[in-house]
Amino acid sequence: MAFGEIDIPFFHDTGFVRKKCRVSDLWFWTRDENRDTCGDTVEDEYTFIGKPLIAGFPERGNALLTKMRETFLTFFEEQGHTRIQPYPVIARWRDDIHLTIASIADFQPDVTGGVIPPPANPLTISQPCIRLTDVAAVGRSGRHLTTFEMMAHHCFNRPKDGDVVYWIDQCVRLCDELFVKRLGIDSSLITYVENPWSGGGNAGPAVEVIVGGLELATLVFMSLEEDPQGQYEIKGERYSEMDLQIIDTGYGLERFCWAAAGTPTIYEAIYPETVSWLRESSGFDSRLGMMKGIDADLLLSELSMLAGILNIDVGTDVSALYEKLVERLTSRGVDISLDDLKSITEPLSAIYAIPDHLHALCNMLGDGLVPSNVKAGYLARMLARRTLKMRDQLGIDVSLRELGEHHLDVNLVGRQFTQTRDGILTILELEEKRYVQMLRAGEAAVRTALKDVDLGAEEIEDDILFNLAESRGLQPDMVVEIAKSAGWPNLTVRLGMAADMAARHAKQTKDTARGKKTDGMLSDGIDLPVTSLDYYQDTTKSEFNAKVLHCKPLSSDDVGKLNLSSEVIGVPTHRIVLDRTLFYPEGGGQLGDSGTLTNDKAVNVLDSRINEGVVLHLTDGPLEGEVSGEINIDRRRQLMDHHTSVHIVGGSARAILGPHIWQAGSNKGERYARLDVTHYQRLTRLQLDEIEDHANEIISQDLPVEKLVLDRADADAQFGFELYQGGPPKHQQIRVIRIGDHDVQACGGTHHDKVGQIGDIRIIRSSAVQDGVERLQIVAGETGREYARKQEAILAEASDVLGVNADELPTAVQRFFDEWKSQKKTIENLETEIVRLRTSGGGDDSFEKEGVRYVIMEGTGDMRQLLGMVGELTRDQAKPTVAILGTREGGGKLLVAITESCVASERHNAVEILNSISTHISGGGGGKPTFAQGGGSNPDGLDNALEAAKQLLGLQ
RNA sequence: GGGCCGGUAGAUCAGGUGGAAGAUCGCUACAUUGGCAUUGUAGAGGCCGCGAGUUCAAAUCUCGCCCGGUCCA
Repeated sequence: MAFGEIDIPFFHDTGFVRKKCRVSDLWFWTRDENRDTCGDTVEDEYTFIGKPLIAGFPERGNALLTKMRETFLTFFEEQGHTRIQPYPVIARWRDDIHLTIASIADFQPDVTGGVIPPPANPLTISQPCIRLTDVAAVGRSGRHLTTFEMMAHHCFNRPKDGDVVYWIDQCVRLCDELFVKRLGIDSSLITYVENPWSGGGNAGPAVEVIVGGLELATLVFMSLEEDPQGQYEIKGERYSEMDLQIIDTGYGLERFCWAAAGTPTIYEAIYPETVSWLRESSGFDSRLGMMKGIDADLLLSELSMLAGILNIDVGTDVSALYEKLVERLTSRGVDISLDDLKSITEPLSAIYAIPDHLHALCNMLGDGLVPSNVKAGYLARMLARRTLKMRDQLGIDVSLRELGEHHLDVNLVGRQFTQTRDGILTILELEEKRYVQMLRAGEAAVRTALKDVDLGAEEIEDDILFNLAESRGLQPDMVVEIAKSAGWPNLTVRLGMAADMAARHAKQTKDTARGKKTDGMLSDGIDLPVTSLDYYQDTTKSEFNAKVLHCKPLSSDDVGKLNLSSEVIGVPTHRIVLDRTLFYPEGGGQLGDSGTLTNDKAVNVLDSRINEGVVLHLTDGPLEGEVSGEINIDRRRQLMDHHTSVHIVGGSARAILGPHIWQAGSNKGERYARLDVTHYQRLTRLQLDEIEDHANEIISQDLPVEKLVLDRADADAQFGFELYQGGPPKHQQIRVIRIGDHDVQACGGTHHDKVGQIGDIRIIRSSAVQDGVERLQIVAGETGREYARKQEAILAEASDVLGVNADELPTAVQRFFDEWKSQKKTIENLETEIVRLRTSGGGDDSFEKEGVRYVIMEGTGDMRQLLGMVGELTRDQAKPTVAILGTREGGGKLLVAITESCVASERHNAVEILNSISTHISGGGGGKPTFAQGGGSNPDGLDNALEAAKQLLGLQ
């Protein structure tokens, strides 16, 4: 039997036949001898619209989903499966994906990799998932969703150990029993399509289960893993059998509901209240009713049956699809113009997509996600903006907050979130504010970008559109819309623009992927035993004895790769590996220890690193044999002060600000520590004070710091995903640091045994790392006291300069600043007065020759003043003047100005005059024919320069 | 994590090939009207984000920092 073929007793026992699909060429099993398509092809239209496949589910919306989910889970519980609570939609236990995209994602990579046991075996679950790859098709296709629940039954078999729960045959039997016996689906309508699956480094045979043109489930029999020497080849990759055999199933809860409801689209089955609310409030129904000669019901049902066949991708030009749609509708007796069709489908797709997007958004925010311009937070922002844009297209007067409230009340009743209801709604409100502000700023940006574009233009240059999209977030259609109301009525978006934009992004992504950087580890062929990490036993111990196992000089290239912290003093020349150590190697944001290693001579340990369990001591010299080591205990104590403080502050921030506070990164050095937390707003000093007070309150309670070493599964079960503040776990056993009920997280760092040992905590300031992430700068213990002393010194020095007490510094500075401003103003006024006085009279500096006045003189002020003077002198066109002014300030300056459009400007060129005299002050300059200025470095030559000007102009 | 754009008057934004800091709204005073809206005239209001560099000369060019925006993974 070839790979991917499914031939099981069940099919033969129950009268199935195996056939090849006429359209897709795939093999499938069916009880219907006359069937010649597999069921999921362009020729298989939905058969269940208006004729439900599943009976006994009259409910709609949330009630329908709840009942269907319960039916499924109960069925599999009855078949010996353990029900597992769903995981969050934000996949915090993984670093390769942001969102939970399938039920199996809960168990990757460690359970599926055989590293840790599953929570139950077999198990059943209904896992909320979010997939944004088809976001463009949501609302248009009638079946696409960004959020769905994947119901599943999983089991994990180890055939080599004789531990098998069930495999293909039993899996398909269970599925079929659910469909036929429990849900009452007509058995002749079900097809099982053989279609092997691969992804994420695994593969296996699989069947898709199709009913009535709709794929209701996929059953994957994961049994292969990527292996260059493997015997199986699938889609160009080679695979071999793995020890674990995994049943990975996915049943689309929403699709079951749709099949039970038989509504025109999936959205009416699961979000009926929202769809009718939006239809009503946007005036869609009344507009539809006004269309003459069109049977609205017929149109909508035909539309949904056809829509399932059309594929809409990001960057697809929808217009071509529209023409096809009109063609098909016409052939079915619905006579409609393209414009009329668009005027129905465009608002309709928004009405359908809004509840879907809200569902994804509420789920994401509910899991404590903070919208941002990076990572998963960006996905939330994108969904919020798509929703707002669609709302604006519909022209309904509802805020995003209100939409969210409606969704929580109607479609998410009874759902438990970690984020509070108020937290979710506050974030939605802020997102709308940001969106509105972006649009407002966008209007000015569009006007500026288009100012050189002809008002009658029909197209905008691609570069302008790309630029606006990438730097301002204004998509081409939005730009055109704004431009239309701003005075460019004929603009349209060029055909194919969307596709080009997508291609451009793809190229940029590819380009950036190419420039990858190396990490700071030295991983060249070290084959040494794992170092005994003695620092965990007693964090206050500072001396130890050990044996040198390895000592190697470092090249300058190696040192460069290390990416040394600014706290490291000196440049390491060697790396030394010992059999045991007290030196804490850099990890978890805590910097490495420093100290000394000694036998007959001593070397300094400048920094410590760890690689595959081997600690590298970076030293300023070589050493062999038995050594005694001593760490810099003062520095270590400070690092522990800071590390334990960071945990405390993290817990306090969560207590004060809310459950969305998540560690986004941290760094603990000797001089300061910083903690990056996710939050949706900039923090005020008042909030920092609150957090600081809360943290110091924890210290005053002198809670114990528990250090536990637990198995992954146990730790997960006991503490949940909050453990992984510092990122997904990398080992089977994890070390958990727990400070009473205040904070618990997985951490490999060194900590005090009691929080009281820290002394106290100061949060110096906060800054924005990126949108949605605030950086808190923390000092604790001795460093905290030093910091306070330094601040006082700065204050003392500053107040000393002004001769006031430190308390009076703010008012004194304010007074000086105000005085400085008003004096500047006074000087300006006086200068104007000087200009007026000096230019009003004739005097020795003025010469008349052939109807032109020449003023050649030295000024006393700076360039500003000269500029004022020449302006005064040359402004009057009735008085043709050539003014040549100089000053000794700043190395000597010269200014030549000539009254515009008169005999003087015809006769002389200011630049030429300037260039011929500026040599006297050793300088240069330039300008316009009527206005030139320059300067030099020889102020004493100013007299000569002015003399030369007189000679040049023949005035002497 | 990578890229792009921006920071100029109280607000919104021009100016950007280096060569005298601008517009609109708002503010103040005066005038107009019985009063207000309106209108007119005059005026105040700028560390051109901060710090270096290049230059005779920087809001403008270069680098670093701070702050904001945005796109992609």
